[in-house]
Amino acid sequence: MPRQPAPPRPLKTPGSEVTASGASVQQAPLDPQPAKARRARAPRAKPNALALDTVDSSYLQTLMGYNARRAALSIIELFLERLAPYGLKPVDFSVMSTIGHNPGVTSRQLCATLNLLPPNLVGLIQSLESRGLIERKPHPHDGRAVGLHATPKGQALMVQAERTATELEIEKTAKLTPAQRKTLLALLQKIYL
Amino acid sequence: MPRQPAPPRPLKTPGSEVTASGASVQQAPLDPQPAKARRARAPRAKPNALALDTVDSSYLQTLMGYNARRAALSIIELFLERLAPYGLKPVDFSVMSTIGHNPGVTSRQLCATLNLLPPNLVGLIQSLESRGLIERKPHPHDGRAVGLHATPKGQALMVQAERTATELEIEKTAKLTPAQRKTLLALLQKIYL
DNA sequence: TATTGTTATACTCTATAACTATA
DNA sequence: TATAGTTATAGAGTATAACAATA
Repeated sequence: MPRQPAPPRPLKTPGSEVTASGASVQQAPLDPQPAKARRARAPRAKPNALALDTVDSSYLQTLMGYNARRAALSIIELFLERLAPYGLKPVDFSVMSTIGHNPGVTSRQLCATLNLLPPNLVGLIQSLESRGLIERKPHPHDGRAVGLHATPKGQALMVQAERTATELEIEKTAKLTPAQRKTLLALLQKIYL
Repeated sequence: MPRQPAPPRPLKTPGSEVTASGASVQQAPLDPQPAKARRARAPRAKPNALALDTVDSSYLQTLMGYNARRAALSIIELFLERLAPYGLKPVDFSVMSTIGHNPGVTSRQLCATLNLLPPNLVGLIQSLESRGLIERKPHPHDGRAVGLHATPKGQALMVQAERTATELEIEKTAKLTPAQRKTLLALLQKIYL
């Protein structure tokens, strides 16, 4: 989440000329704006004569990794601001939320679910515990494991935090219709799940 | 891109029950699989009785930031492997690609376009230059600025690197139809552009 | 005065190896 | 032997402040 000094973004807004054809399900309209003078997208463009004012990043914009990362960072930037009052960063939030919705979950399960590494979770858990947001209870079946539970204080915090997160996300995706938002979530999950 | 020791991922594949309605454009089908017994998505679910085996992350899956980040990391993980032979990490790749497509682009422009901070670009540029992949030439109009150009060696490298990146991306998005892929790119850009 | 590029530096995030205690 | 949790630590990534040269 790099906060820039104050750089004007010369990124051009593409006319998002996107169609699709398929089988069984209806879809969301992708171009609410009246299709503005659509510049031909260069599939293998020849370089800019000389990059004097505008910068062409049309190739990078064809890459899912690039677009997903840029979108994620854009959202996370606002997330950090809005969730700072709760003392929660994205990973803290994910961990607290998962514990809240899965009482007794173990560190091992958290790592697998959220794709974290065990050593990096240790300090995080200790911090949440020392803040009184979670409790560690012995695991019923496995003597090695420890069950994690949100305290009433932690639960109350997360009700607010999740509400804030959801609101912020709706703001950040304001250019999307609810249908498009739903579509986007489902398509992203097809990549990483 | 956290590489796990070898954890079985208890993440459940959602039935991606996604519909959409809208106005002017056709869309891609979101559910190629024969709609499998669809579990009710909990909008504000009550916690798992006890997280013994499976972990419920349905709330996080409603967050764009979470999904975008997970998808991005999933792609970047493979990106790192496949682009390692070229000595390029994601940011190096973005910078080289942008220079290649925009001869004479300045550091300042790169920062604005790729959302990087100037101090972090310095070492990166120096590294690319010392590898003989780019050249720095005086800017025609501005004595302070330096124009960046890809050398023939750098150009040749990037032809291969971009081909590799595009291939890897198609692999990672194999569960998506071309139409869905196009849709996804356009929707992501609506968030960060 | 404002901007480009740079240095130095601090802070955070992520990754690896190795240990312990339980199974 | 394998796994859950932990420790210590290294490395990469990202951030801020301040400076010189040019506009």
